[in-house]
Amino acid sequence: MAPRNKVTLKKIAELLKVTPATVSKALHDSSDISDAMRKKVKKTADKLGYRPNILARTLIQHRSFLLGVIIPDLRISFFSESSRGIYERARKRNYETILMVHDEKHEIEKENLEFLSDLHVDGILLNPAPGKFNYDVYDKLVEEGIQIVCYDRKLDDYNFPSVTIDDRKASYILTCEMLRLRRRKILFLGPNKGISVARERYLGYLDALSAYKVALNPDYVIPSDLSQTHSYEKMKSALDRGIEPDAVVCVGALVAYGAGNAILDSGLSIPDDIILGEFGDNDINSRLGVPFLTINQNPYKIGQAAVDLLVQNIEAKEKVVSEHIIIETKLLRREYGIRRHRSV
Amino acid sequence: MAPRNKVTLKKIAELLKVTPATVSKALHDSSDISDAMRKKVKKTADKLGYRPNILARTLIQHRSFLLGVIIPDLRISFFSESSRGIYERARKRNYETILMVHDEKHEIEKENLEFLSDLHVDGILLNPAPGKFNYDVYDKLVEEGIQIVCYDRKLDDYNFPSVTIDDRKASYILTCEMLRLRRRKILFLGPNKGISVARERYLGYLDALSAYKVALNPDYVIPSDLSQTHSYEKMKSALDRGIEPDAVVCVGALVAYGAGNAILDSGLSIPDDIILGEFGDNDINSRLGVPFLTINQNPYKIGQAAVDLLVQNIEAKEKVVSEHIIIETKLLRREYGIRRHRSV
DNA sequence: TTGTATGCGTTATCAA
DNA sequence: TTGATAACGCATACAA
Repeated sequence: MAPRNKVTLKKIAELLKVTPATVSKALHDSSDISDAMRKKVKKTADKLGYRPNILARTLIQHRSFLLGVIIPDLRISFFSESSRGIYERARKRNYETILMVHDEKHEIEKENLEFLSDLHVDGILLNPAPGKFNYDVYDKLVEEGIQIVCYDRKLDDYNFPSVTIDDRKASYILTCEMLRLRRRKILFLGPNKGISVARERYLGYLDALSAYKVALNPDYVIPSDLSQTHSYEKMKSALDRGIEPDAVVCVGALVAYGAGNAILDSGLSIPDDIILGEFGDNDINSRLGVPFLTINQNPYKIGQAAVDLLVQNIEAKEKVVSEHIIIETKLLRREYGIRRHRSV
Repeated sequence: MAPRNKVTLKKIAELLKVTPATVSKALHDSSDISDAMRKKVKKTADKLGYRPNILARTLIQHRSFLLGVIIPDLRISFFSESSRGIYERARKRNYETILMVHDEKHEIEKENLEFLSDLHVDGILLNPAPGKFNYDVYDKLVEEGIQIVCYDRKLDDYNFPSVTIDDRKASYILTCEMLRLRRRKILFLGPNKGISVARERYLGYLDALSAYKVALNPDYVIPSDLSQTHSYEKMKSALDRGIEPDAVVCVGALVAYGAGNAILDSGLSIPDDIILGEFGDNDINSRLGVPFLTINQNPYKIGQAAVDLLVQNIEAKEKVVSEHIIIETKLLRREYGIRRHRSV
């Protein structure tokens, strides 16, 4: 393939009748270059629209100023919003971000991780897929010196720095609100083990039940994966076999969509027959739909904090900070009792 | 920063007591290498988990096997779905994809484009932001030899190959369906000039009106940008000042969400009072919400076709194919009259 | 204050 | 069939 027609240090150097080294130093404000030279170089670099070749720079500096971001799904509004926070904060700190989606599949997560390693990113903001499949890859990344920060989801067996909410507490608050609204047949839908958030949310659910002295009904704990279709099927079949909850705690956003669809398709109403609660998908409020109880996770803030933590670790000279930041949440009842959806 | 601890050609070479050149050739099945050598090299490369350094390879080959994908917004399901098609197809053809989001802002689109150029991607799948702001950047990319293919949206003044739907026809069909359902006060919400899709959809709207001999009411053409908030405000204020449509054609997915919210917040019902129609956001069907008329755009297929076209152009030895592929659409009325949303 | 030399990990062109 | 050498674009230690 033909070489890209780009301005290089060499071209600038030829133009100014100096060496590439001089140009490089001038552009980096190196102390041992004359002011006159510096200005002259910068001016022509500007004029020619010079942009340093990331590839070459990374090759020699072992430093790319690239951050990888791995998320499960684009359709979860938490991730679109946190991605924005990440992008903006990273740019401010002179990093570019590269977004990858694993679709809850560990094979794809592995591809993503390897690609980011191939690209020599300086760090990765990670939302792992469920399961303990990629430990060998994580180990390799650590060995390569790529910093990893988890956000939203954590990895059980690694002590990577993280930015999350207090899932157990949030789930407790959410379930308590349902109980306060006099619901007693509260169903828990989604994974309740494996992935950290799910486990924590399940514990919070149990906490709330026992706080209100409601006995746990095992029939009301319905495992499903994090996909919309699977959650739909699980919810639908539960309703079909006569399980009649008056509230549902959904572990994930797509779970909530699946459950909601199933409930409505069964001719039941939300929130009169069943109250739906979930974590962090603000779109369920801002988009069309039925009333929801939602835990607001501050995705934008989480994204920013995650970048700060990651960059801090990347740029740390000495030892690495392994902090676990908890972002405050808020229970929202937006749109409750405001909207009216007429029967068709 | 410390060098990454990675297996390189050199290390493999040292281990096998040959030169890096030999290893390189063996791994590339070069004709002038012995079978024995080839096998030996490949075996140890495998064992050590060797992965070629993309940066170094790109630097010398002027070829990265990277594709950039630029989209407006993650929350539009069309893009999450087409992105999946793009990713999968690209991988099959041995390319990696890098996703960038411009959020309908041309400044960010510019940053995205420049970053992709810096990374030396071989080609870009582009969904431009509205406006004619980045022509200088497009020119630069073309000059650098980076192939560009547009999908969904096209660029007016460039003849980049493209994969789109027939927006005018789709809009015609959508509007006709509203007319067939005996609606006559049909509002057009969104941009109707500037961006190509918007213009085409406006024309289709006009086509339908005149096919049904309905006079255009200028009050029913309400310009807004593509954001949810702006569309909400425009729709709300129209309703507040007494404009009473019985159907709304929304140019974009976020426009539809904004309009829908405004309508519901005004105490009106969908679809009894107002039918809502839009293009391509399948999530509005698959998620919770009110009934919608939707043009299905086959996002997955569009993504795949776009990759094929782009890669074809990248790998073309001779001259470049500038094709404009039209993907078929289908009008959907999913969920119509099925769901019941009780009043609260 | 500037220039020279070297290397990052590849590949490509020669020579052996 | 394999090895030596140069080059991609940049940065840095060292010499001038």
